[in-house]
Amino acid sequence: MKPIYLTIALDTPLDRLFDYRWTPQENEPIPQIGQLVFVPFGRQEIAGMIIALAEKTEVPEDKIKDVLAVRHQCPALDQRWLDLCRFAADYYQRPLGEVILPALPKNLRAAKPVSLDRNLKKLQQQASAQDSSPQQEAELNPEQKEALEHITATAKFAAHLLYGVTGSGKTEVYLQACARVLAANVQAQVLILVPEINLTPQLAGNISRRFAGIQIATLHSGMAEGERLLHWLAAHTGRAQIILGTRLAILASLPHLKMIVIDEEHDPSYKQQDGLRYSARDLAVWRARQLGIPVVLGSATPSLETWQHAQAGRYRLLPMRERAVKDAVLPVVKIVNLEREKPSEGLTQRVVTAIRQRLEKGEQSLLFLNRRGYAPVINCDACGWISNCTRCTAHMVMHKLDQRLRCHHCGLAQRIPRACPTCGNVDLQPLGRGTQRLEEGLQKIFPEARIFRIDADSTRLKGSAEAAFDTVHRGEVDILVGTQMVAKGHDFKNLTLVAALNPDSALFSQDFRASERLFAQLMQVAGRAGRAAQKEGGNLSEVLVQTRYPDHPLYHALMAHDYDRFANGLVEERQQAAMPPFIYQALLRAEAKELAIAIEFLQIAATCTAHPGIIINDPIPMTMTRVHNVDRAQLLIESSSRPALQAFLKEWIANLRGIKTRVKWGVEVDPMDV
DNA sequence: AGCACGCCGACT
DNA sequence: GTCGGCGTGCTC
Repeated sequence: MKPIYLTIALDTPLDRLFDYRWTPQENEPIPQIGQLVFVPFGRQEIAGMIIALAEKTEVPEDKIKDVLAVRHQCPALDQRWLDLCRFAADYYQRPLGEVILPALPKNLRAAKPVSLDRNLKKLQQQASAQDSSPQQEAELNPEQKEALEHITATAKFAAHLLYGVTGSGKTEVYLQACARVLAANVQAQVLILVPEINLTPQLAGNISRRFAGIQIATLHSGMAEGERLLHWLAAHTGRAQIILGTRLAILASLPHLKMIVIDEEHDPSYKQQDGLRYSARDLAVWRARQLGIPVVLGSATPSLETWQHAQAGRYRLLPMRERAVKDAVLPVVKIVNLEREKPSEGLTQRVVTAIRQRLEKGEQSLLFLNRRGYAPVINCDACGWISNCTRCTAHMVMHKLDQRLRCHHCGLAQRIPRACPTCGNVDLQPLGRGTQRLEEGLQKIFPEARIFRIDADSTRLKGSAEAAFDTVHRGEVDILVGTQMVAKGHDFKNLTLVAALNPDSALFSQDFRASERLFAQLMQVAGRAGRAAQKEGGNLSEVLVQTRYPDHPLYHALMAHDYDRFANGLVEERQQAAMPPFIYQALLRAEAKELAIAIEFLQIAATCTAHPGIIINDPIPMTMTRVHNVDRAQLLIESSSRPALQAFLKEWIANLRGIKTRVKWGVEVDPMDV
């Protein structure tokens, strides 16, 4: 019988599709676009996706190979999903196959379909959803009601910014909107994106309790491969109607998707930082527009991009200014001037006093210090030696428990030297303060208090972060010390004091987004206090910020709980300085053994072509030039026109591919840290 | 990116 | 004598 030629996308950096031959067999159905296949490629055998079918091919007969197998068991991916991948591939300047195949569970791409068959069977056996006992919905306040009405007013595309602080009841609005969408269409699917699933177990719990009769799938990177395939198939076949996931869930197959919710839309973890460097938030908005469905973005501190869209009327601003939790009030934010009050053990007298007041009432305090380890660096007073990493442009951090110096960038670890390696001086000093040293200092000041530290080091040692948070919830902790890990998700009911000990470094950072992030982080950590109503005779919820810059506008806005003004100020600054969101950016990054080689490559790239409307800046070494013995440099490309930038990049990258070089390079569109 | 082929240095 | 270093060439 006459063969059919299948155009296949493969996971390879070669930016083209590959034709394969498929000869009709008895009983085998004709392959379809969107089906998964297994093919020989070079000397390997790999998975691919059918993009097109044809009766002939341009490829010479001696080169073409036969498809090994078509995975008929797995229903074809639909055209909408393929279009989403196509858009992402074009927008982020990647080959189509490098978007499509990594978006599928690994076990689906395996050489043998055993896991696929097993999980399809498991899915069949799962009892179909029943027991739709209607769960009690919370009473909404007027703002919540209004937001809910707007979100569910139309089934067409609309982007909503649900703008409210911690405790304003955003979750309840998401859930009720979700319930309405599911009630309107028996097949409807809703996608809920969260920054990190492990840090928001409360939301997962809420959802499964509320939607007892609905099948829920979760998708995140921490899942075992088998489990991931099962949940992915549940979404792909339409059985799961609520899909809760992290950024990678935006690329899931969701044939009946009717609404998308993005919680904490400003969160940096929505940006993938390697491979396909996509923004899950941006793709979510695109996907909603493609499908003509609503998308809800929730945040107390929206990203400036989203804020600007709302100001311009492209997104609908749904403010939630009240706290929905009965009698809860916003915590009072106070600034502690470090120029006037000298700290001891990193703590000013005011913070010490505030902690003591909590201890007396049996309440909890949270000290936020975004720096793990004992001290960020050690030095020698005699000769000026400091503990630099030999592989990175970074200090080695002192860890006291195991008496080691550690590089937080490449993982290099060594014993703390007894004496200075250059001059032999035995008196090496720790400089600065990390969470371990803070914990030690606190123990001296409050010998009776139960002090507990939560950071990447403590949770690695003791197993899960979840267990650590439970200890705090059970009230077995008086003073909690933590890095940004403690800022997310968890509400501590008995916590009435939050102190940020040293947030200033972000104020004058090279990174223009640092202050935006700092505000979000402080706001989020402040939200851990005062979630519950004030107790009889208890302390008022209070947030203390130690700073050397008490008059900085960021802190003033924080005190006034006025993100509006702060964001509007930033927007104005960005507009005047022609920075995002008023300009579109892309980055060409280069890595080499030596900085000069990377820079040289970027210089060649910069002189490759001239283009109107495109600003090509000078190549510069990255702030942290060397990581793990690799030197890195970058070249910033800017344009006020997104289409112009897109067109330029496409042509430019095609030319760059022709340059013969040992440099490892790649392009990032809409970079978050420049 | 993988993977194999290919031609030169220090090891049992 | 071989194991293995990474240069370069190809993938329907």
